[in-house]
Amino acid sequence: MPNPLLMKLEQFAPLSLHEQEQVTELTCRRRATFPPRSDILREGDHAETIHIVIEGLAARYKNLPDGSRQITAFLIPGDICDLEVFVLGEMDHGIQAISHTVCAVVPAERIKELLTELTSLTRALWWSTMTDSAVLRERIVDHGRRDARERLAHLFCEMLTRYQVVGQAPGDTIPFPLTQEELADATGLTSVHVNRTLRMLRDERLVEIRRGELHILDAAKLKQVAEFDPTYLHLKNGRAEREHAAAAPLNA
Amino acid sequence: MPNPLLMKLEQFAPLSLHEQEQVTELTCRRRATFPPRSDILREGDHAETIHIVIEGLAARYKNLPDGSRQITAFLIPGDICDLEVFVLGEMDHGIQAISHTVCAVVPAERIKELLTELTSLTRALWWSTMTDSAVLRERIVDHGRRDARERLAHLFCEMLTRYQVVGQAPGDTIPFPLTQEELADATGLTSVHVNRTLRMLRDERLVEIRRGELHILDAAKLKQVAEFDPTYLHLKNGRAEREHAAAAPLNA
DNA sequence: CGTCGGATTGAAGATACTCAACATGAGTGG
DNA sequence: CCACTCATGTTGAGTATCTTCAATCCGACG
Repeated sequence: MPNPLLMKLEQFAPLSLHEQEQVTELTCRRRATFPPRSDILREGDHAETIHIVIEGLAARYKNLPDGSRQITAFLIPGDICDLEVFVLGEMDHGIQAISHTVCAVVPAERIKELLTELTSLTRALWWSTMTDSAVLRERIVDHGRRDARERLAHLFCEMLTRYQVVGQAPGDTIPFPLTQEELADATGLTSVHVNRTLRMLRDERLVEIRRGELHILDAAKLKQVAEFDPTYLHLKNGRAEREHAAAAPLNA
Repeated sequence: MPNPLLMKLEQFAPLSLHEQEQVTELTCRRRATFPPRSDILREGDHAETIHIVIEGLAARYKNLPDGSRQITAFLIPGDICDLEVFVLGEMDHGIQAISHTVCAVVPAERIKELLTELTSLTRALWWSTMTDSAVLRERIVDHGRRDARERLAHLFCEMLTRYQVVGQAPGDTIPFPLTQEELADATGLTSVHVNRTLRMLRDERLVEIRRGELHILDAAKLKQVAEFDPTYLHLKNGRAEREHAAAAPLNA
């Protein structure tokens, strides 16, 4: 059986014989098997290992409060499950085996070796791309399992938080130069439907868009409508996190 | 005006004074401004610089053949536009300024310095996470701008290609142990609608699911239905790419 | 042979779309 | 300063896709 991770990585660039051995060693040392429908990783896990799918099929997924769920990605042989926990701290989603699945388990030390190679700056850039991915996954959940009102509310909450991170959200007001057409392109709706939904949110006194700015009138209520949980943004030290703690009764 | 990239990165971990200077230097050397609705980067670009949003708002987007488009992410101050081109080769999507936008432009040499720091293996891992992001973006397009039939067809095409990369798609047949319920969770539909749509595809003799396997009966036609363009998977050396070139008249 | 999860089908209803008209408001030129 | 224009926003009516709920079927497995 050829090594699927090796085959995959060689799509990118041919590896030297030494590197090939490195990969093989990485994936053959320790294995774990998971029966169908069992959890490989749960939301909140902060494992000291990483898992690479060798055989079988697994799915990344997020559960929603209403019981529905959204699968954001399928993991086939060669795919890495949880590279991000080493950078982001904890899993913001779960991974489940779909069929009988065999994973290579790479111990903490090996990963830490790789990470110490990196400078703080490279590591920070890596963190940045990984949070970007988390945002993309959340957008998939938006499109797959939330209706127009929730979707817009969620987008607004996310933008507010992100602007808070860079210190540009005074008084829960953020720059918002988007046309409704563009907002529709972002949310996967039509501009007509965005218009009607925006009107609902305005009538509820939740938000208001005026002169290129989005005024969030009732952040706590909006977060409730959106079922907004900022965990996926992986904030650690920032002002945004403190403001969430203060404003959102959801997290209590 | 505080440096937004600095503020963002410090969400991850406090940076030393030296690193702070490094970031500042990176973002202040060269700037470019973009008027509203102008392109910052176009699909297909393979720039020798990277762009970081300093002021304004920009959007990542993909255009579809039918003229619709899907915005996959908004870029606010501190966000990096195109870190991936250095690893993936070329942009698989465009970036447009929404408002008047100022970007820091970091020259090629600085990035190459960062990259040479990395071993081939770390670089390959980075490539892997970046293609994963590209797949997530494509899933957003699926959910936002394709109907059930196109969405399923597109997922099937993607899975086929990914299995080909790791050499596990003999005769256009791939493992497919998913229930329709799980397929629904992945596509953002209900299992009932997945069932009906699957029936359509079966009646058209495009695909067939039997005993945990997906048989793709007419790959060329399926790719046409899905408007499948494998560019976003960033294949370079692989068998999958050769098979695409042979099978898909779309690419001719 | 019975049971149970998953697949399939039908019918009714909701969310979101299309098409089309009309309003508003900023900017332009007479 | 007003009329005109053009892009954007707003609203209505009819329609389509997709959902919900419910019944039935099928096949694997004890």
